Amino acid sequence: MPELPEVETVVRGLQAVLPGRRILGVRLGKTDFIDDPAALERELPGARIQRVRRHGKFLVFDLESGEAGANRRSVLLLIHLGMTGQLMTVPAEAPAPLHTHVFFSLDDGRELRYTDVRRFGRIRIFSNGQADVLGGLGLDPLEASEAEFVAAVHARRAQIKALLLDQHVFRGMGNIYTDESLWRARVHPRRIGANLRRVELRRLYRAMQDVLNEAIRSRGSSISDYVDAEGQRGEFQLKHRVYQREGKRCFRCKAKIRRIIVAGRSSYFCPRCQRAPRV
DNA sequence: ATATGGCCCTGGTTGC
DNA sequence: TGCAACCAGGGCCATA
Repeated sequence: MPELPEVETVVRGLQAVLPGRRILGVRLGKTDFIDDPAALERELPGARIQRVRRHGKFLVFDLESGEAGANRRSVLLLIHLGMTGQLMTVPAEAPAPLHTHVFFSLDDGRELRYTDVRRFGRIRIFSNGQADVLGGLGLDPLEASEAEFVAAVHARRAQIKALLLDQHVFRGMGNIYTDESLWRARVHPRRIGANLRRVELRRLYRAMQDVLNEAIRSRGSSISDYVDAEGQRGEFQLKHRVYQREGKRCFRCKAKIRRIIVAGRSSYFCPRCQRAPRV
């Protein structure tokens, strides 16, 4: 579910209420999606939340652990929402929905809860202050300059859809926003990165940033599971132009939207606006 | 380097 | 109504 705009929305919601809060305790349900469950129970009680930020599709919690004094350490808590992960703060006495597997009790009577039907999400903790996984990720699509974007795409012979989805190239893009960006830029998902022309790269760069920024403004896309940190659905699904619109008319040219598999994922495009590469 | 398919899991939808 | 097949905002791994 959650791509950059959804994660950004959740991060903003949590950053507004969590900094300064202390974690009192951790309760766990199923733990097969947690790298080291015991480490959570060991490191988190007593830790104070400094900041919540986004890195690609990861939520990063900067924590200060240990008593104010000698043995205080900075701890990083990483949460990836996978397809169906939800993070919400609620009053501690609120009933927990099905598939809620992590409960962080806070010092203000509330709880931060992680719910994930499919458990494709991941939770990792780093008590040494640095998280290796974050270093391997590619450019943030919203921070990259046009020159950086062009350089990252132009050097590659992979299909543009695969490049946009590859977190080692661009961190945060997912299936929805990749298709929406390609449609806006009028670029077929199977085009080879290195074969894109300058004008196409420029259009794609702008389309990608526009789509992501508009989606953030709409608080993300809610297809089925996604809700923000307050449990509210997003609204950008109302503005999708191709995603899951197979057989419907293109908003630009009225041709019928098609669905094909690219990079192993359903890919929606307009066969008239987005010309297929010659094979 | 790039592409493909299986796998991880649960649940909703579609079609027979 | 039942039931199987297919699909889903992600990502990792093995294989070619």
